[in-house]
Amino acid sequence: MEWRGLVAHSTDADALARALAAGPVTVYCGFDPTAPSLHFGNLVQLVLLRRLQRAGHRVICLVGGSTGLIGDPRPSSERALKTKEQTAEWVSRIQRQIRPFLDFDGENPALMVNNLDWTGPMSALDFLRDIGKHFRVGTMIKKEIVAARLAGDEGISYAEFSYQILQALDFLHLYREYGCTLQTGGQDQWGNLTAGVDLIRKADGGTAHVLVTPLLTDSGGVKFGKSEGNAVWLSPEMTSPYAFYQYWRNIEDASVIMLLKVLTDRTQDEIDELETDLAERPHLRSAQQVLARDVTALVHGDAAADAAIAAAGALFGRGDLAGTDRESLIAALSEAGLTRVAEPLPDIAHLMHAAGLVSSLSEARRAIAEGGAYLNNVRVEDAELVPTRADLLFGSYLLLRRGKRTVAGIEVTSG
RNA sequence: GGCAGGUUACCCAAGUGGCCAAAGGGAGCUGACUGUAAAUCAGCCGCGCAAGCUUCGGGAGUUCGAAUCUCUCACCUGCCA
Repeated sequence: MEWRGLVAHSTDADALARALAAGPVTVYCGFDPTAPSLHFGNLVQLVLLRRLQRAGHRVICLVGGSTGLIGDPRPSSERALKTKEQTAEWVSRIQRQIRPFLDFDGENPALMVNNLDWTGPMSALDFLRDIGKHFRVGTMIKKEIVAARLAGDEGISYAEFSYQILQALDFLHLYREYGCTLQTGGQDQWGNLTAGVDLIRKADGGTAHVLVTPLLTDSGGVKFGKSEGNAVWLSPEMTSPYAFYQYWRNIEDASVIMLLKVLTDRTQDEIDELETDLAERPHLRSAQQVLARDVTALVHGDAAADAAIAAAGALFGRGDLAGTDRESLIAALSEAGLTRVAEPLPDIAHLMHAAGLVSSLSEARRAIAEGGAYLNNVRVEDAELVPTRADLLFGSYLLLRRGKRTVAGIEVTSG
């Protein structure tokens, strides 16, 4: 795991390594429902849990029905509270999303828990007496994230300040209930995770461990998982498998090997080979292709990955769409995102807007003026150009592209 | 509860009555160069074809005219109680 770069820090590395080697350990990782879908950062955790489960350890996934109601303090600003209904809805969505990554049946089934089950019934007084009493404010305000917020203009609410206690309480509960002695998370969670270790020691005199994964950033130090300013979501409704595949396919050379190690099951030999290939034949982008294929298959399944690859093959490179057969073209366009538009057709600017390639007509016209708009792989220079019947591929399809790689399909329906 | 300071576009941040759709930086988008990479250079970066319209925490005012002045509400920060 260290070779893969999955370990940034851990508490007492030697003791943890001994424990992991000695036999099955019960490990947990929490996912807070701050959005309707998991994203890149969660993917790293899921992959880690998957590896641990395969190594024979017992895995618990916690979806934070209660912690999600409070919100983990962010460095920038206080979170807006979500309603209980919304949070509950997101909890169930996220639980469904996690399931395929782990084995919940089998001989060593993973467990799915929700911390609302044990924090919900707890009274504020019990919370303060049984849990709060173990926490020193001096320690709490020294946590990096809290200190940063206190130092900034924004300050921090009591609710978010207490988040670390809630999370520590989860660890204690799982320690008592399931003998859970390891919690994993992203590096930015270090403070929250160690709060749990401290609580277990103080409350029960127990020993537990924490293992955090590094924050993955590109060569410019920017966190991965953003595409055109939007997060790369694991939900196919929020980031299509095609867009997902393309995101990985476009990873810069400097990061692709690191991501292969972290996210895929490729062996060291395979990755070494890809690294050599990347150095010698960079234009082939074989490392990126392997990464994109593996990660897309992991998240969306083999079929979706194959479809995304086929779509990419049809839409890129050759440029001559006539050479593509009807079935592949339709599949590729569907994969890229197909929008139905009824005749009579509007001009190209409206079409781009309808297809979601631009967020406004102004932006569409701008893109066209900049020379960044293409119809059927031919650059468009006139925003008012209206496609004619002759432009329709196979009688009813149009391929729109913005820039080099953002494509969308239009299906023209009569009437 | 009192006093002081703050709230500007995705983020940071100028702007203290007209020349402000609002400086600068970052992010982002497009083009060139490439390898669907990085770096670099150039352009763009509220909405609208345009006339123009809507923005500077919310609301109400003053003024020919407000991001800029007044009142008020909300939130943040600091000091005092």
